[in-house]
Amino acid sequence: MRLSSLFMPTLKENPADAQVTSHRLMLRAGLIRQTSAGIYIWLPMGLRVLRKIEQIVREEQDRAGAQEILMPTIQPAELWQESGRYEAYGKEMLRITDRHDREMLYGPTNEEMVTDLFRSNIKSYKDLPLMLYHIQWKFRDEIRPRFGIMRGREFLMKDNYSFDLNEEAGRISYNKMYVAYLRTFARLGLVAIPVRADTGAIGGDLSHEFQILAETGESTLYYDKAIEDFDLASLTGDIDADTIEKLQNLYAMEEEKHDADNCPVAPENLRRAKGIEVGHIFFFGTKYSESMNARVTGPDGNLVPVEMGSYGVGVSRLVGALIEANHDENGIIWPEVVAPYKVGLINLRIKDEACTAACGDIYQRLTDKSVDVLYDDRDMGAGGKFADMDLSGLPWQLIVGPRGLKNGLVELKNRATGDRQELTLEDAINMLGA
RNA sequence: CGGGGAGUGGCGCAGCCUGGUAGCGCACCUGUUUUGGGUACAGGGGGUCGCAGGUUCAAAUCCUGUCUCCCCGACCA
Repeated sequence: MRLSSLFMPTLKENPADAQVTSHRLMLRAGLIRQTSAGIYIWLPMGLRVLRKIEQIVREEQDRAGAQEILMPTIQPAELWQESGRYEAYGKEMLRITDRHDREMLYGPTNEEMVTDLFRSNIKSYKDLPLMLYHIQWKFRDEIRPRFGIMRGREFLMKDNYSFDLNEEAGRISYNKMYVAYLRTFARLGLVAIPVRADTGAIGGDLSHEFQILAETGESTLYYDKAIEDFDLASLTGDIDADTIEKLQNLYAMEEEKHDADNCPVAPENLRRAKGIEVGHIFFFGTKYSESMNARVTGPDGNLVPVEMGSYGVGVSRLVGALIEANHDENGIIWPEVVAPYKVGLINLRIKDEACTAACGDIYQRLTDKSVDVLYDDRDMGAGGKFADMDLSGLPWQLIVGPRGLKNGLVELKNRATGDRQELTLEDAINMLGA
């Protein structure tokens, strides 16, 4: 992509409304624009990141055996009246009526709908276990949306639902998702601490939140430092049952539930940190299958309500969380796996024929190698280009100017470390194309 | 919802107290200049001051109402 034609409106100054780092940088780097409180437009650069995160989440869901579907954003009220949550959900649910005065709602989550889908299509234990997920926009009319995309009212969530014959099988599904989440966050290069959680409005008895450690986190956690030995940011391999059990047995609690006097962890082994909740998994048994009559015939010929769990990842929130975890005073520092482009090619002097020819050549050859390149071909000063490129956070900057080119050299800068090296044009292309 | 703050060109702000129909920086356009970390100069386009009502000869400025946005708190992916 050529930057001269990319819709990437950057801001030199901080928007007054944006107080939090990720929000500020997302606006300044041209990732999003706000339309109302907690509701945003995703611009090309932001959308590319969102899609990449979505894809990693998807791959790990598929890998765990879940199947992707796509349920609608608009749901009929009847399903929620049946489960009893239509009243219980309160003002957080956006209620709407269609032209026939039928009560509808913009889905804040999909337990009811997926349970309805299940009960009308699955009748036998032979079709279990089953995990269905989708990645869809949700709307929750939060009392106070804030922190930009981190607590929007409209947000993109991956939600998965498991159906099993009995509790034992249900817990196996739960642990599959537990592992899928560890892998997902590790692939994103994030340390996500699994914290034992309450089940809240969703109900049930087993639940974990995944909290990314970041100074700007909304919640405070206490956890056993032994959790760090698991190297959560690298835990992408196969994870055995033993490891899961060890990890789940280690202490990790939110501040509200942490009791300093009765904490099983010795003070010197206890860590305190701020976290951003990016995932939440629940096993809630038959709460919905009973109220909504989702039963299957078991091996003994008797009807039993299915055991269910639900598992959410805040996909759009992860964009903000990743920035909170990866930035400096100059801007965003994207991990390569989610970066909107891998390389920012900076042409320092567009009016210099040799320079522009060299850049055109590099751009073409990298593109041929399927490397995502953002080519800054704008006719403007070097300072602005450097500043914009640092702000955008692309992992690699390939700087091409007349000065180096005279000796056949270009400069490669690593955004994260700031390391620069002078390379021949060929070496640079080979290195980035590898 | 309770508490606090703010709405003036795309962004950041001044003007409001002491009414006289709008200004600065950045961005944008044209030209020249400059060119390895936001170059400099000149010229130019763009807003009727969140909205509604009121007071007045006259309202961005005063009064009333209303909407929106941001921050702190209870809730959440």
